Amino acid sequence: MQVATWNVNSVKARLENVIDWLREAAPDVVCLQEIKCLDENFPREAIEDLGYNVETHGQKTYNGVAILSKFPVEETRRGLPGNEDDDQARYIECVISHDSGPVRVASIYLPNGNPAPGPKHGYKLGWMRHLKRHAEALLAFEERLVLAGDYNIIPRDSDVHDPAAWEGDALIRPESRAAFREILNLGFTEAFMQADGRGHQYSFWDYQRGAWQKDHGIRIDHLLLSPQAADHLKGVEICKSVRGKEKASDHVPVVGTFEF
DNA sequence: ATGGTCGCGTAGCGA
Repeated sequence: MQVATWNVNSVKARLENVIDWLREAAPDVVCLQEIKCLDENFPREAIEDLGYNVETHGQKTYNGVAILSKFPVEETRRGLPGNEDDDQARYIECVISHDSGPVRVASIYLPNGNPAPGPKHGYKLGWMRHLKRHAEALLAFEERLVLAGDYNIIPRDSDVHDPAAWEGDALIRPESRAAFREILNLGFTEAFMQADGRGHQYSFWDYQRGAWQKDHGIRIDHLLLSPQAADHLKGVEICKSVRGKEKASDHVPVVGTFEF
């Protein structure tokens, strides 16, 4: 089974790229972020025609997350528990009924947090506290669990072309990294860090300053695995070539392959 | 040293 995460930066502007990639990669489950549309405006039929069930948690103009699954979907949750007054659509979770049993999957669009320090960084750290609390509750189920998404966190200096150029940014600040480590240290495994032996790979290249052409990237799209999922991880692929297509998103898909 | 790019929605914000 494959579980992918991809920040598409508007599903409507990206529909052709999304359809092309789903056809050629054909992952079982796909977590999308920044769909940037209301649920009723999501291009549901085009995705269903490729064999996916579609669950969305959208909003107008900004944010919005979705889960696509070739297997039946149950128990969908929208938003983090205890965070009901948050008006930003950044979390959707469901249980996938795979042939081998249930797999719980979440699609996460963690706040960017810039400029930092400031209220936006405060919102990011607060949001991460809510995520940590819920992640801890989910781990107690001892299920196969994948928390996939755009975390807007550069975990290590090897995950950025030039750490000095990012100093002070909300994606790399010590408080941001510490909050991410707190979640990991509940008992999660970040899939790329476990699977990778090849040094740096990136999942995002800014549209500005020729970042893609110069390979000035960062790795901020992650798959956090419960022990029951991590034990069966076979590998991770970061689909770099997707960034070179016409009308590409600034993020590329990250795909975890499991032996279930 | 400065400005560079997208998407949304039609000005200026968010990333």
